[in-house]
Amino acid sequence: MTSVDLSQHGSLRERKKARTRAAIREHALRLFREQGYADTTIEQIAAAAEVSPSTFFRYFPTKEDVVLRDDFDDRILEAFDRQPASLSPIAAIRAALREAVATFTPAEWEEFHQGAGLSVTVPEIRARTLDELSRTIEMMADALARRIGLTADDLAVRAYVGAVFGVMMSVLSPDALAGADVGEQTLRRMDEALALLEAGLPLAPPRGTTPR
Amino acid sequence: MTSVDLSQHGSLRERKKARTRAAIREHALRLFREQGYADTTIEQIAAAAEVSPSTFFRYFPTKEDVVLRDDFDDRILEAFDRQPASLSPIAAIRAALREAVATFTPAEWEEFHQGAGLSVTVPEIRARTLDELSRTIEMMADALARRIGLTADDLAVRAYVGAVFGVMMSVLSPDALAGADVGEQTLRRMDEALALLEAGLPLAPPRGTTPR
DNA sequence: TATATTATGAGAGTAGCTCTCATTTAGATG
DNA sequence: CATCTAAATGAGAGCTACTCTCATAATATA
Repeated sequence: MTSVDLSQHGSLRERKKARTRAAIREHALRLFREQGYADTTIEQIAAAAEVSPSTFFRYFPTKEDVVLRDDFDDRILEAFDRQPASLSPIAAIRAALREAVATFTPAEWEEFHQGAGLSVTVPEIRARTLDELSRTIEMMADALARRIGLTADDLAVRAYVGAVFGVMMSVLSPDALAGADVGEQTLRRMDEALALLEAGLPLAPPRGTTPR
Repeated sequence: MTSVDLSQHGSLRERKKARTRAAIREHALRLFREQGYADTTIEQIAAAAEVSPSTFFRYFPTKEDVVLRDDFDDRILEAFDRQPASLSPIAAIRAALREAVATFTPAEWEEFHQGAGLSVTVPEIRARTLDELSRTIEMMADALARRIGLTADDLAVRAYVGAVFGVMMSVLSPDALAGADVGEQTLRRMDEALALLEAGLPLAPPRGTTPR
């Protein structure tokens, strides 16, 4: 009670927990890759990570959650808040994306890579990913509203942020990614797509026919 | 084999199936409303609809699917294809949405109403709804590409459709809808948000100018 | 009426997920 | 160092969504 709170980072307990969590995730992703998501049971994952099934659920509430990148959104939002006010919102978001990605360690990048593949492939995970995305939109709406001095429930703000994420998602849609290679190229295309949004989504119609 | 195919609509079998399907859905929605989604079991639904649990799964692959409006997307896409080429893509989408909604019978509307509530309230259903939406957008990308003479994998097309998707999605987020009347209001806000997108996503509307 | 088709029900089995309780392990205290 | 406390784990029981198989009943066709 009177003791110093060691539990934050350096303590043995915390380090062990982190290692266990990482182990579960790594083995899970490996098994998913090797035998598919549906054909991999929690029991197998637990066995591979040398924990009990009970422990699996203590670290991840559902099987899907093993795949979901938890902290990526936070990093983007932080980076977004750091951008100078002189940038347009979309420019700030593009910069934030770049910065957030730059903080990835190779291991994290690999994880992200695999996760993105599953987010496109496995229906349940895709659905969850979208749901998470919706939460991120919510937070980004807050950040944007703060930035430009409107309220977060303003429809214009919501629509704006929604469009940004929709554009980002459009690059990730299943048809766009035939090969499993969700990597740098995807991010580049994401950036391009955001540039298009900033330019007002020109559709470049066939010559002569200008829609509207 | 040589006989006329009666199985389409008028046959006794088909009528019975339609009635059973409707009964299951109605009782399910009622029970969800009365005791909540999670606290309602398939067994209860089956019992209420006077079928066996096996039969439930023959009509609906998962519990979530009872809530999902299945044919709504098709109606939207059909309506979209019917729109005159003179309309801008977003205008066409908005018109298609309106037309599709207009084809609702009162019973369907009531169903949609309840479903919309659950789509916002229950996480699993919300996730599935977004996933369905994403599928719709994929098909919309095809339709749009056809409409303006580009290919569906064109980045501009994808970004455009993605923005539409994101904007619609932003309206569906839980925080945006505290109140009860999810049905009409949601659609109205969705339409407003699309109008904003069409106007280039103005973030600070000129004073006095309330967008639509 | 006889026969082929299709819908249904019963029941067994799998796996995700929750909860409880006993056991172990790390950290704090004397 | 011994002890006490609190947290982490494991074991196991239980619920429910979902799948599969097979027998039976209902409907269509001849």
